[in-house]
Amino acid sequence: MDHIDFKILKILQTKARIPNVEVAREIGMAPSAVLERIKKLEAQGVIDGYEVRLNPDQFEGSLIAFLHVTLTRNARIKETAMALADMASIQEVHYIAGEDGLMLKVRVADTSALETLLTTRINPMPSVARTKSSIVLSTFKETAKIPLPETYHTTP
Amino acid sequence: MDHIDFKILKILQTKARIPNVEVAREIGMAPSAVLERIKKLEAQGVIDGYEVRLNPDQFEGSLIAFLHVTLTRNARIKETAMALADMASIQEVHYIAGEDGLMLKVRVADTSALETLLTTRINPMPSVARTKSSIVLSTFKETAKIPLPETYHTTP
DNA sequence: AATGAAACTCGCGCGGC
DNA sequence: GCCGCGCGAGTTTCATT
Repeated sequence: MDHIDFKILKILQTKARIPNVEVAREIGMAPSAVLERIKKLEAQGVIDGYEVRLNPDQFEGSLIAFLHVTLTRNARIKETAMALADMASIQEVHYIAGEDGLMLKVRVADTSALETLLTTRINPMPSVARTKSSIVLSTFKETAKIPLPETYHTTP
Repeated sequence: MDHIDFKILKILQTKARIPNVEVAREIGMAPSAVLERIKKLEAQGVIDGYEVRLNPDQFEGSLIAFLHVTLTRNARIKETAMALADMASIQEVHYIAGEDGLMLKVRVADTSALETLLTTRINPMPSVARTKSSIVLSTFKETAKIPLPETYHTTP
């Protein structure tokens, strides 16, 4: 992976659906060479897939909340985390250092949908001791972009 | 926006870079009709763009942390949030209800990079009273997918 | 709004450098 | 590893219903 690969990834990170030839034009290479690199990045698992970015406030998912889930002393962490991961309105499940807890990011229609999620699905779980909700009033930035370095020095 | 649009969005949400004809095949319509709908969704702002999903542990961004930033009594919230949003390693900036605080999601190389970010950039800000870091040990789920309803009833 | 056909553009494999 | 060429496949426009 060299600095040309990073150029390609930077382009794809903002507009992933543009044709291959346009990527090639932007970095000044032949389309076939660019295609070769992209295929390689996909095979290596550097590129995990392509997603459409939807505008959240056009859907029933305008309320974001972060939930701090405290687990019981003898909780089965992995099972609990995976059960939570199966729920569509839970976008993120992270295990947090030092607090025996999970951090969840959820996206629901409104506070009543959040209440339903908490009381009927999360709180009843045996491994869940308690939850603390932080409700988002406004979002200033929300991206999954991974910052890529300007220059990349090859490590052989 | 009808149920056909939702079908299209569901397909694009998992694999955005597939050819148009394949989308058309999957929902049983002519390619030109699908294209027309996609263009319309883009124009309406329902589709915000297309992104590549990169594998984080192949980059210098394998450490995720959630930072709870407590603001000072007379803080300029918007200015502070926007200044934080400008930093590449900060992926999310949310204003949280009830605690005069911001919730940040950051993605950095390691704990020392996090330390640098905190001590040189975040903590010195005049509106920042204190920060509390929650470091992620493992991630079970991390997606930006917005759950779409199976059936959609047109609201005229 | 969906369709089918036509014109155009791109994806992608191959041979050569 | 990059380029150029070529054919099959996909994209896009447009007249038609």
